[in-house]
Amino acid sequence: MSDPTLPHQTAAAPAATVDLADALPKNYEHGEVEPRWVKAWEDMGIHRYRPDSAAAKAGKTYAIDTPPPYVSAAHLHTGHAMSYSQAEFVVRYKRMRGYEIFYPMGFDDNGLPTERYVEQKYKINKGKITRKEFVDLCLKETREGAAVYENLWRDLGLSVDWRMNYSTIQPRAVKHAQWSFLDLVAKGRLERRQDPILWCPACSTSLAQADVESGDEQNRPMHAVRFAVDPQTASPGSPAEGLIETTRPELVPACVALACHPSDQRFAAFAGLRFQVPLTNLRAEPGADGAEAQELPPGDFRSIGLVFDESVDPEFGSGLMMVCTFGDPEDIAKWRKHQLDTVLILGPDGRMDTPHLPTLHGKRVHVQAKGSAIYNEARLAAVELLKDHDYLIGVKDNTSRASLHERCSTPVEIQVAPQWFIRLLDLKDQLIERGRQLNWYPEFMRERYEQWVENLRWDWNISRQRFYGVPFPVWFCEDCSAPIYATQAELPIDPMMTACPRPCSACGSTHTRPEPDVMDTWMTSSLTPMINANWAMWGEDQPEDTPVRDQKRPEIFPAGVRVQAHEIIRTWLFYTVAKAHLHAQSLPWRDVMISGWGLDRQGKKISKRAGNFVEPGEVIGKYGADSLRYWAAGATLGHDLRYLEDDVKGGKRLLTKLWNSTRFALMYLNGWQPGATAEAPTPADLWMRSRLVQVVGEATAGFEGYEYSKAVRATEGLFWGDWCDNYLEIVKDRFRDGTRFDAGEIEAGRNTLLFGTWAILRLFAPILPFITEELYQRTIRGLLGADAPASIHIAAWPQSEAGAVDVFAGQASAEDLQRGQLLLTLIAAVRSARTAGKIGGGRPLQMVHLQASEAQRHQVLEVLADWLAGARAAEADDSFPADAVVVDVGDTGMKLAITPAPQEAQPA
RNA sequence: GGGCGAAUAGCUCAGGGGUUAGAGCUACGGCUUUACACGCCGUGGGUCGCAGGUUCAAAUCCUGCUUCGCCCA
Repeated sequence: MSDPTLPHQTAAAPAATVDLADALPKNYEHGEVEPRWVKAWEDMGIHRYRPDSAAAKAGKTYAIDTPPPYVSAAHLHTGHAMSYSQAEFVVRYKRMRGYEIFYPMGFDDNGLPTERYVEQKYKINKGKITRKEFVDLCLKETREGAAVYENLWRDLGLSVDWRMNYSTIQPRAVKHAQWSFLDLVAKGRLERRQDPILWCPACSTSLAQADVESGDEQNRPMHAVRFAVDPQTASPGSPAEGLIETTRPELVPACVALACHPSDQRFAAFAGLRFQVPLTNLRAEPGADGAEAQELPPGDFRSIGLVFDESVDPEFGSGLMMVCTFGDPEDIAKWRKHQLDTVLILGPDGRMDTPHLPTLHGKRVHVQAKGSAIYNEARLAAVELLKDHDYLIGVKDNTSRASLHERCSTPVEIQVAPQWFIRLLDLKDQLIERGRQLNWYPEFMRERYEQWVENLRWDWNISRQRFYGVPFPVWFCEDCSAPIYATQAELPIDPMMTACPRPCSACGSTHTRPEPDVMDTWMTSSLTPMINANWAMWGEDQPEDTPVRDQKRPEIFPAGVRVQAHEIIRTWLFYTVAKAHLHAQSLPWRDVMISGWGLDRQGKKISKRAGNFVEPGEVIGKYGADSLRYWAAGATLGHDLRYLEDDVKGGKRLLTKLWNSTRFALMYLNGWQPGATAEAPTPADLWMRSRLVQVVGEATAGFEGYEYSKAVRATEGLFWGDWCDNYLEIVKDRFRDGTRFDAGEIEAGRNTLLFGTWAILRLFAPILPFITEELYQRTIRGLLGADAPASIHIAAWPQSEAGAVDVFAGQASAEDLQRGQLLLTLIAAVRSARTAGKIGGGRPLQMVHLQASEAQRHQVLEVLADWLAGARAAEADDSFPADAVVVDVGDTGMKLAITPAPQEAQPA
C-alpha cells in the first residue's frame, strides 16, 4: 500500500519560486478554507495513530483520555466547544513536538441520561414499552446524537483519530465493563449485599454517592414532635415525654430509636426509658378494592429506646433526635452501630406504605408539580395526622439543603435492597496517595479530589434498576440463590438474552434466572483509558485482520493525560483512578488537565436547560472555528470563561491581521533562494530575532504546563506588537528604491521575514490550525524546499525538547533586545511628534532632530539606519529649529523634534 | 459548618515581594499610510474588596473580615 500523502513524508517539492504576489487572495475566507482542510487532513491521515512510527517505537507516545459526552443531540453549546478546544491545543502542540499522538473521541451513550432523554422526547411510560423497544429507541437517539457531536468536533478542527472512536455501548466497551466486574469479583473487591442504599424514587433506581448533589438552600421547616414516655418504663418523677425536631415528619412512624449526645445533661434522666412512637397505635383495615379503609380502635404503641451517640449535635434542634429507617446517612450509621430495628414505610416508588394510616398511605414524598417546584404530599398528610392526634408541638423555619439526584433533581431517599457494591471505603488512604502521585494542572484541583475521597461514606453501589446499560454477567440459582458468573471468554454477554451456560456451582441446580439490573454508567466510563488500550484483550491472541480499534495497545496505558472539567472530579476522575488502582495497581494517566466552564455574559454556567447558550455552529459559520478557538484559548487553565462575542471578534481580527501581514511579508520574497546572498543583519533584525527566540521559549513553557493561554498571550503580543507594529514598519523601507540599505541587509530582512513568519505561524498553529495551515501551504511550504513537511501540524515545534530553538538559533542576545528597545523608543518618540504636529504617518520626514548626551549619541548611531527607516525620515541632526514642537524620547532624557518633507504639489 | 477558587481600569481579564501595576475591548483625539479602516498613531482611565500584620519594600506573603461562584456536610 502506498499513500503519497502519508504524514512525516516529504511530498515532492513545489517549484522553489512561487509567484507570491498571486499566492494569497486579498481576503481570507474561513468559510471556504476550514472545510477544505478538515477534509484534506482526513485524507492525509495526519491525525492517525501509528504504532509503528519512529516516535512510538522510541516510547514517545502521548495518549489523551477525553471526556465522552452524553449523547443527546441538541445539547451542544459554546461551553463544550471551549473545553474540547482547550484540550486540543495541547494535543496539537505535542504532535509538533514529535510525539505519536493517540487521540480518540468517545461517546457515552448508555445509562440514565440517555434513558431520561428518550423518555422525555417520546413521552414514554416504562410500564407500556418492552425493554427491547426502549433500548432500540436509545440506540437510535445515540446514533443521531453522536453524528451531531462528531460534525461539530470536525468543524472545530479537533485532530481526532476518528478510527479510534469508542462508545460505551460498543461491544468492546461492554466487554471491558463486564471484564472489570469479573476481575473485581476475583479480587474479592465486589460483593452483593442487602443494605440501605441511596434511591431515586422518580427514576426508580438505586444510586451511588457521586450521583447525588446538594440542592439550593431552602426552607425545610423543623417540626417539633412529642414522644410520650412508655408508661411501662416510667417511674415516679421521670419525664413524661421527649421532644424531637425533624424536617421529615412523614418518617416519624418509621422511628426506631431516639438519640442524644452522651454528655447532654438535659437527657440524663431519660436513661432507661422507652418511648411511644406517635401514630403507631392507630389501626385501619383496608376495605375491599377501592373502598375506604376502616378505622379500628387504637392498639398498642410501638415502643423504642434511647441511645447515646457522640455524633448527635446537642445544638441541633432540641438536642434529641429521632432515628428512623431511613431518612439520611446519619440514621444508617446509628442503625448499624446500635443494631436497631428496621421499619420501612416508604416504597421504591416514593409512596408511603402505611396501610394502618389511610390518610398517609400511598402519598408520595416527591411530586413533580408544575414547573420544577417539588413538594411533598406525604409530609402534608403526616403533619395533619400528627396535629390531629396532638403530637405536633410546633413548626419553625429552617434552611437546609436537600440531597438531590443530579440527573433529575428529585430528593434522594433510602431503600433497602440487594445490590452489587465495590468496596472502596477501606482504600481511602491508597486512593488519596494515588491522587498525590498524579500531576494536576492546575495543582489546586487536587484538593477537590482529596476532599471527596476523605468524605466518602458509601461503598460504590454499581447496581441500577434500569433498562439501558451494561448487563451484569451474572445469573442466580433459583434453588440456592448463589450467583453464577460468566467467564471472561464469554464476554460480552447479556444474561437476559443468553441462558446460563452452566449449572450452579454451589448446588448443581440448572434452574437459573438472570440478574435484571444494569451497571452504573460510570462502571464503563471509569475504564476509558483501558478501553482505548483494549486492556481486556491483552491476554488474547489477535488475528492479523483485527480492526484497528480493537487492537491491543499496551503502550498507551497509562495514558499521558486526562482532560476534563472540575465538576466530574468526584465521578469520572475518581472512579477512573480507583479502577486503575484496583485492576492495574497504577495510575490511569500521568497528568490531569482540568478545564473550567463556559459562562454566559452574566457569569452563569452555560447550559442547555438555562437557555443561555449560543450554538457553536453559528459562531463557526460567522467568525470561523479559529476565532472560536481563539476565544477558548483566553481562559486561564482551570478557570471559567465568559462567552463574549467581542472576544470571538477579536479572534477574527487576529486572523485578518495574520493573513494580511503574511501576505505583505511574502510579497518581498519572490525569487528568494536560501543562501543566494550573504546576509548582514541590522540591529532591527537582531532585535526581532531575539524576541522570536524569547517568545518561542515562553510559548513552549506555557504549553508544557498546559497553560495554553500563556502561550497565546506571548505569541499574540509578539506578533501584533513587535512584528506587525514595528518590525514590518522598519523593514519595508529596505524594499523601496533608493534606501540606505545594501544587498546583505536586504537579504537579512528577507530571511527575518521568511523565518519569522514561519516561526509565528507554528506558534499559532495549535490554536489557529486552519489559517496557519492555509498560509503555510500557500507561501512558506514552497520556500522551504524539498524538506518542507506536508502540513504545518506535523512540522517541528520551533523549540526542541532539549530546549534548542530552531529559528535564528544562536542569534538571540540581551544586548540585541536592549538595542531594539532603544530603537522602539526612538520610533515611538517620532510617532508622538507626528501626532503633536498633526503630521500623518504616511508623510515622509525631511529631518529628525535629536538632543542627546555623547554616550546616547553613540547608541543612537548604532540603530540610526533602522530608526530613520522606521520613522520614514531622510536624515537626522542635533539642532532644533526655532518653531519645533519638542517631545521627550521616552524616559531616556533625550528630546526630539521633526521637520516634515515639503508637501509635493498635488496633481491637478 | 468545612474545603477550593475569585474580587485589579467603564467591561472582560493578565500579573503573584523589587523602578512609575499591564493587555484586549470601550472612551476620547488624530491619521485615507501601496499589507491590513476587520487598520495605524496617540491620549485618558486603577486607594489592586476591607482591616490589621510581616518586611528596607506588599496588588503579591500572613491573619481576620466582606461579597460572589463552585464542591461537600
